[in-house]
Parts: sequence; structure tokens; C-alpha cells
Amino acid sequence: MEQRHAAVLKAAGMKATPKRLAILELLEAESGYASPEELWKTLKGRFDRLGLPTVYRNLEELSESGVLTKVIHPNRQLYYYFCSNPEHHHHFVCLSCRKVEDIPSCGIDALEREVSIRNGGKVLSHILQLNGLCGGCAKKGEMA
Amino acid sequence: MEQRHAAVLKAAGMKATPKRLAILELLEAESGYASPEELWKTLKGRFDRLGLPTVYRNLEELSESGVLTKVIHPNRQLYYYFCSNPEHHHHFVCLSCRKVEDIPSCGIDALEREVSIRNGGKVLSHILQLNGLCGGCAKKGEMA
DNA sequence: CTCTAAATAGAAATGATTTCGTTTTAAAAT
DNA sequence: ATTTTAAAACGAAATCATTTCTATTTAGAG
Ligand SMILES: [Mn+2]
Ligand SMILES: [Mn+2]
Ligand SMILES: [Zn+2]
Ligand SMILES: [Zn+2]
Repeated sequence: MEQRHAAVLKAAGMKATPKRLAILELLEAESGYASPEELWKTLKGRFDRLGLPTVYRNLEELSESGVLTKVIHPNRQLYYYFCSNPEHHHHFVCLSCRKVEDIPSCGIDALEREVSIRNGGKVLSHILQLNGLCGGCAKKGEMA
Repeated sequence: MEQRHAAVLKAAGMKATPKRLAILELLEAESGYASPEELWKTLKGRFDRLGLPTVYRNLEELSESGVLTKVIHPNRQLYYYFCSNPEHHHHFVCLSCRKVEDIPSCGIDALEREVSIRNGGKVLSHILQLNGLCGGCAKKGEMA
């Protein structure tokens, strides 16, 4: 499993450092998204030294190379999620327990075409995210 | 036109203050989205006193009552846009000139149903935004 | 016109995120 | 195995967009 992550990092042109591997392992084990500070608090015990800026930097780099996914949260803080699904897809994120579920298909290809054709514009990226309560949390009716 | 905005504010349960009306007029005249500080710099000359926190507060309140639309920007700063289209729809935002164009339809209703049925979750909100370059900017090939 | 809850001012605080100069390290090259 | 070096990490300090707080003003109901 460590090999797998090391290969992913190598493929992304990034050095396979112990801290990066630890971040990936922790995030993969999580069922949901996590904040830089939360990851730092969990991981700093496993290293002699681990700076919060290092966690921020790595999460951002991993997100840019597509290894991690950024979550857009109403509170405007940064959250990241590990998703191994290589297909283009989007996410349903629970605002209560932070679970993330895949949304397999989106009609965005069609929308992109429409924008191009109608206005001559060029779509560089898109954001599609459903926010809500997962099955478990919806039952409990809680907002943690 | 001032009457129209006053009515909108009243309908939203908000007092029609001169500053709120000025914010709405300015944003309606804009073809694109604007930041709180930009609006403040433009408007503070028109009032004896106008605090930046007031602009922030009003933009947020107007956004919460649905009068304005928040733009999700990669630089993580706040931007707001005035859109008078009352139908449910989404936006294509130009990262260069900040123009905003309506996206009339989205397949999100279907996705919401799918999430509910498949996992028993409850979709509380969704984000769909296309980022890119509008027709004009795509031609120029510029990123301001 | 009076009254009051809502809105605003403005200075100060906040705090998540980033920067910077230095030190350490992964991994390529010998 | 050792050397080399560009990348990564440190961590204290800075940044700066956004929010908070208390006193003051005002929109609009009665
Ligand atoms: Mn996924
Ligand atoms: Mn619109
Ligand atoms: Zn949940
Ligand atoms: Zn444009």
C-alpha cells in the first residue's frame, strides 16, 4: 500500500517523502474529508517534527496534481479528500459527518458544449458538488 | 429602478437603506462580479461615511436572502453578482473579465434524486459553476 | 412625531493561510 | 556506498481578507 502511494507520487513528479505518504495513508483511511490542521494534529505525533505549513503545502500540491480533491465548504476553510476513482466524477459531501460519496455522471459535458457554442467561451474548469446529509446523518437529524 | 430594489429588499424582510440600494444599483450596472472592497472603494465617495464591514455585512445578507449570488473563486476571496433571473439556474463565470452568463438548465434534479434513492441521503444545496473564458476573452487569449 | 429594532461606524481582533530564510533530505549520479 | 543537488521541510513571523464589538445612527412602524 505504501508502494502504491509512492508510485502515485512518482507519477505526479513528486518525491515520495515519509510525510507525504503519511498524509495519503491517513486520508485514504478516512471515510471523509479533513482539514490541514486536523491532519497535522494527528500526524505530528508520528514525526519528530512536522510543521503545519508543510501539511498545507503538501495538500495543495497533491490537490494540484490531482491526487487529492479539494472540498468546497460553506465555512470557506480548506478540506481535502482522497478519492481513488480515476474517472471524471463529482461528489456528494455530508456537511455533518464529512463522508464523501461519488456522483458517477454529470451532465456537464453537455453544458460545456452549450457554453462554447452559444457564446464562444471556453470552459476551463467546473465545480459540481452536492451538499447535504448522508443516509446515516439524515436519519439522526443531527448537524455535528 | 430604485423602487424595484426597494421592493426586493422589502420582500426579503430587509430595510431599504440608501447603502443597500447603492450596492444593488452598482452591482446591477456591472456586467460581472465584484469584491466587497471594490464595491466599497467605488461607493464610499458617494456617502459621508461608509464602512467596509457594512459592505461585507450587506453583501452576505443579500446573498443569504437570494438577492445576490456568491461566486466561488479559485483565489478564495468573496465575490458577488447581481442576477435578476428568478428561475433556478447556474452560472458560467469568466476568470479574466468577470463576466457572468446564465446556464439555463442543469441536470441536478436528477442527481439529487439519485443520491436520495441510492443512499438515503438528503441534498441540502448544490454548487454548479463553470469557470473559463468568455467569448471575448477567449479570443484575446488574455488572463487579466 | 415617537419609538425601537435594525443598521452602521470604525477601530480592533481574528485566525486561517502564506511567506521567508535556513536546514534537511530523497533520490539521482558517480 | 558516497557525493551531489534540487526539492522538501522547518517554524517563526507576516499577511490580510474577513469578522467582531460597542457606541451611534436611522428606517419605518404605529
Ligand atoms: Mn470520488
Ligand atoms: Mn444568473
Ligand atoms: Zn453524514
Ligand atoms: Zn471574459
